[in-house]
Amino acid sequence: MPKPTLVDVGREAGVSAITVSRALRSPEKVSEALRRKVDRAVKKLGYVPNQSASTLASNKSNSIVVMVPSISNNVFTDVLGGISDALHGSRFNMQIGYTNYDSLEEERILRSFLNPTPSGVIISGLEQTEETRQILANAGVPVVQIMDISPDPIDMIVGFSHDQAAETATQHLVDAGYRNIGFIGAQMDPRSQKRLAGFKKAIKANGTLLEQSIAVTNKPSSAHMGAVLLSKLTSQFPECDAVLCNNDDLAVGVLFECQRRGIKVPEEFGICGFNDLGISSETVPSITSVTTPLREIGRLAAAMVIGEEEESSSPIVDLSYNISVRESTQRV
Amino acid sequence: MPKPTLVDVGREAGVSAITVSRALRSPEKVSEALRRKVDRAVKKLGYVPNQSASTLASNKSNSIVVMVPSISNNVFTDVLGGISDALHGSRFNMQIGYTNYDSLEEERILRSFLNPTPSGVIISGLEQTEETRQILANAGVPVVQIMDISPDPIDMIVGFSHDQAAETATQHLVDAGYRNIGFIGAQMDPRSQKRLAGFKKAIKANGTLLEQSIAVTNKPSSAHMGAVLLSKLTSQFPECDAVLCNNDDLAVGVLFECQRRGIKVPEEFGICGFNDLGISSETVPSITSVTTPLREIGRLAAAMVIGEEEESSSPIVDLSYNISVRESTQRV
DNA sequence: ATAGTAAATGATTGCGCAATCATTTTGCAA
DNA sequence: TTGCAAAATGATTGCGCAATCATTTACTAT
Repeated sequence: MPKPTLVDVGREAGVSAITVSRALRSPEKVSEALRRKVDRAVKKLGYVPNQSASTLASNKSNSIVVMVPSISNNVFTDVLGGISDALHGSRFNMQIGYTNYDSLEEERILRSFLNPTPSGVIISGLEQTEETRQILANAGVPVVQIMDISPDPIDMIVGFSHDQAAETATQHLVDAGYRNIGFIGAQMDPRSQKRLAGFKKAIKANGTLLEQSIAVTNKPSSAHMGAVLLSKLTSQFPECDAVLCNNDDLAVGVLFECQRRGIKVPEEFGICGFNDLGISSETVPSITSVTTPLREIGRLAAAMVIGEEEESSSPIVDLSYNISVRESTQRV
Repeated sequence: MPKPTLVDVGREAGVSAITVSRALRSPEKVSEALRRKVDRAVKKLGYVPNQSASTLASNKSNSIVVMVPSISNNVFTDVLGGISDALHGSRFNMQIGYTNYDSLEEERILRSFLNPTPSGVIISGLEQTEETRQILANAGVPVVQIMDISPDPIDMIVGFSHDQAAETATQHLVDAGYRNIGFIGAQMDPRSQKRLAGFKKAIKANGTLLEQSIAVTNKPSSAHMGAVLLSKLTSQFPECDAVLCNNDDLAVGVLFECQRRGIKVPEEFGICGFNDLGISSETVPSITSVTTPLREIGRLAAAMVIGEEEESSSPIVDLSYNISVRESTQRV
């Protein structure tokens, strides 16, 4: 038995194929009675729409394009999980593009993903090329930028302020009594740069910013890199007594390196991570971290892009963050 | 300027549209001269095939369907990374289905993904329903089962023996001098069950298997769960002096719990993890783990499914594993 | 040279759906 | 009731490609 088509459903329901199409795609435009008849026929025949035909005829796909820098970064797997949750059960599916932190690559991939026109686009960060912004603005589809926050989104945006989060976290280290605070960062993308900026701002507000208090790399973030960067930091800034890390895996690596060297955390050295990726609450001592709403960003972005959010809600959503204070910054 | 179609390319190259189609899809069936003409025209016009039209006309898509139990598990993100690598630059794209460790759900999703027929299927594990095996066997597309190994695959298989890996790891603990070895496992899917079976086999080969030496749960694996299960294990099996963990995050959690309790690793307690997820080499002490070829499984499965592997190679590929001995099992 | 065959290329058609425009039915005011 | 607008439904067409079958060209053996 071949798969039923709209024509089959129409025959079963006693109406024309195009009417069935309409009943399914814009139920509000047809009569109540028709809707019921069609629904019954669809169920009886087990009709499933052919997406290729639909896409070909309308030049519009049911995909939500999601552009993220990397798959291996836990930050994005959390966000993707949120999107996946929100899309589950809807007629939309997710098409993922990995830009590898390269906005030209991003533009290239996006161009290829924009044909046929997807139903929506979710894209990480604010650093699209001007071309990309143009393309997206003119594509005629909902676009949600995620992760960061800005008063001037392409269309909609959901994220939080990385500067503020880092500033608050740094202030927390100051308040905890640390006096020579360093910054450790890997994968220094623009959001990481903002975290660094927030760090600098908080340090300056409390005294003097030292050049040598910063150790960063563009290589990927990992526990191993945390250890490497701590070594770099302590050699250039020996009096350092606390660090703010760019990401939790760095923080974990820093803790391990401290253990290796016999440096007592938090008494001699304070550690604060970022993103609260799950392990930081388990280490001994547990690590203070900036809890960020990763999954919720994904969930909400997906809801916004498929138009499931309240009409009234703003196109700019700042989900904020939270400092989860743990043992690694609590001198007794 | 509308997107160029096969007709446009044909006009440019001075041949018919269908000939262009053939030149692109089966270049070996056309003359050298034609191939060059068509390539030139394609480049000049910037022709990009319309996948929807292709799929609709042939009822066959360019997708490789990938069925995995979960996205949040690092094990599968590694495998997916390998698949993604191997597919990069090819004409195939990846369509991911999450089964949530449920073979009925798997069957349901697979049915929906099998229309239109994909170019290939990569599916985790051996525990498909009989229905699923039938559907896949009859789909007329390459199917690669991954993760596990079996003499009787649906079509092809690439993985390693979980029983043997666990057996070897357990024997390592025995050889390291531990005498009361326990097993900690979360997310007890069939591969985890096999690891447990391998553990039991090795224990029996060296003495007596004690019921209380096993602490498992069906909940997801995490560092926190490692701590919870260690508590359970030590309360039911106080003389326990080493554990084999199902997965590295459990092992990490076990180490932290030992640190909290002041249990010395490896002197008083040995720990061996599984999958070598990157963090185990960084902890203090570093954790011995079973290094498994996750990324390579993905890479190879993708190559096999798109027919890029040597014709000569076997449809059954056992990639084996390796015990990475670290501090957590080295009593001095 | 010529038949016979294989290789190369072409013409037609339909995949299943939605855009567009056309037609019918319904509701309702006067 | 009639007329008319609005709502509901229908007919036709083409999206871009590949399957199928048809035709032309090139090549080989004798």
